[in-house]
Amino acid sequence: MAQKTHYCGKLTIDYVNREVKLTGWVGKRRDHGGLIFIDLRDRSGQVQLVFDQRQGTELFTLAESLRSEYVIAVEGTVLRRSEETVNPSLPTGEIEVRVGSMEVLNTSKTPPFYIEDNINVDENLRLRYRYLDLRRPEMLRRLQLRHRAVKLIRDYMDRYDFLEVETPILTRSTPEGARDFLVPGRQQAGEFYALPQSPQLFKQLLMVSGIERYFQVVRCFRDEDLRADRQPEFTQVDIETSFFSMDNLFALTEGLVAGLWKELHGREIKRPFTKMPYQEAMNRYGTDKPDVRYGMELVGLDEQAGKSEFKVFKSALENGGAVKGLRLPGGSRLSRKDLDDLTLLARQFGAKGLAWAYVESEGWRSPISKFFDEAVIKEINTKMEAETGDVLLFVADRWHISCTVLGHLRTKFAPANLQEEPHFLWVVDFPLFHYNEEEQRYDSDHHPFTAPREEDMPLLDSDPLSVRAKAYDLVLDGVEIGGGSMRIHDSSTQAKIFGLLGLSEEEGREKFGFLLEALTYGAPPHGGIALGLDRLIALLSGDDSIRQVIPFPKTATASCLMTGAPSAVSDQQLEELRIKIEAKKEDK
RNA sequence: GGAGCUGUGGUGUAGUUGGUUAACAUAUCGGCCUGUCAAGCCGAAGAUCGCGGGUUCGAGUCCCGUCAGCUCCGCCA
Repeated sequence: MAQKTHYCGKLTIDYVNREVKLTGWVGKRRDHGGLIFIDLRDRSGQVQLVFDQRQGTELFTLAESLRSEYVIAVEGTVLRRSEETVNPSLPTGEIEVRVGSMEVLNTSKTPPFYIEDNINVDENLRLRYRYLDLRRPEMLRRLQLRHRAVKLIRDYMDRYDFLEVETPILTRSTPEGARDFLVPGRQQAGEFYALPQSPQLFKQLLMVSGIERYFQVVRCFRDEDLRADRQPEFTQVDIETSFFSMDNLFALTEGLVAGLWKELHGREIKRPFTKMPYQEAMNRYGTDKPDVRYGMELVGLDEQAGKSEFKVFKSALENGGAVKGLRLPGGSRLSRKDLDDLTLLARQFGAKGLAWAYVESEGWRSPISKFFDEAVIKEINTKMEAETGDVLLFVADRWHISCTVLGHLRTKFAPANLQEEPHFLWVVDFPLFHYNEEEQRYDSDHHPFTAPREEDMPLLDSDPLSVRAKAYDLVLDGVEIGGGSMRIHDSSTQAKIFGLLGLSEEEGREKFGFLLEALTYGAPPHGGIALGLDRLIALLSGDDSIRQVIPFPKTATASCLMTGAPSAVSDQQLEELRIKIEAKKEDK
């Protein structure tokens, strides 16, 4: 049978009386004895086929044999449905196709779940039979959304003279950052390639090459534990520019993202996006990716805590820490048990404990109220805008912990019905370093190629932890959707940073020598950003997990239920690579 | 590495304080049926209750272990 002439879902009243050839899959079948209705589905949607016994028994017998997911090709006539048989809930509901001839191209086993939207099936099954899952219209729509987003991105970047350049997938393992996926080399048996965590070094080298404006829609790999918004392989929209100021880059990114939301979500996004320093984000929201759609901001209580007799608070302050408070409006509905559970939760987030107080008309009902003068309690109530019926939570610890613990608790008590208007936010002025307690040294907060702010350069020697970086994250309603920085473009500053990170000159040369060398050959000032494409698509489609917008995702244990990857390999393969597998350690 | 939740016909669920034959819906198969679109009516088949061990006269149910999926903490420059 010849190629199809039309897509099922595109047939409308305009095609009445036309002869059409259609191909697709058998969906629902309604067999009335002498009359059979078939919903024929293809990529575009579905249309109702009609088989009438009175029009010939041979075709009708064939129609009776049709089952779910059989693949068929039909020729027939588009007919207007009579008024009372119109189905207003279908785009093709005003017409149907009276079939004149049919070929069964393939049969099908009964699928393990329904091929329709809004199914409630174990994700196990969907992943094992992902090719069937992707037949469902809602999954197809996600693939289409993703396609359109990527096309918009490529068109936008092209319009601004950006060049898409491919970078290696087999590359070199570098220290720092996430755990690498390693690929054993055969020609250099015993040595390994790494899959890129991002094309970071290559895109900087492309700037040295004079590309000036680079982008790539690129797969990245990180061998870390998974989450709803983290897969071991994921896609970034990777961007790097030369001679761009931070503001240039922000404007470019905002235009890109706002364009996606306008075209794919029908929403005008106000620009420029708000900017918030990291310190402020932490102090007010207890996270570097704040959801600013609701208040419940953290309150700094160092001054008031200092006036108390509560040892926990005082010693936290004496050790240079901070006391922070979070007000739970109407928290009095929480039981003592609820607060105990919250305390456990706070411990999981790293706090040593959680102090709390029920706000009542006479004062606080709290195990710690005895350590506070009435005046101080009043002061705290005022500062936290506490009202009778609230519960106040306090954490006293190192500043970072006090903030993040309450930040986590804040999100737990987020209002249920948050407005849908998206709030994009730049978080800026990240610290260049943080202190790695385990290894007793500084670590890059972003990555080791991030430029410090010029005015903070002198602090590199005196107080490295207070040096601010030219680094930024793009945040949407509590989700980090991208991040980047301006890079160091002179080799002496880069060598200095490596030094502070505890990389000896030799190690720096060994691991990154090619970059240091490149920086000596006229490297332009440059910087960039990477956006998490999977997260962007999930936000656009309203999904909680990026698995929904990745055609073939991995499970929480990083395995693929369809292919069974990862899997054992043959002894011969291992021998070629000179790899020996150690027996699993038995518990003794 | 850690915590929590889930696992019962193909699928989604129910299953009481441990007690006879594991229930319901849907899908599947067969019959009837010419205007359905969640088609309808009648009938049939379909489960070693994730897996292993234990307690018990007796385990889907209680205990221990284990596997898988999901969510979170740690981790993710």
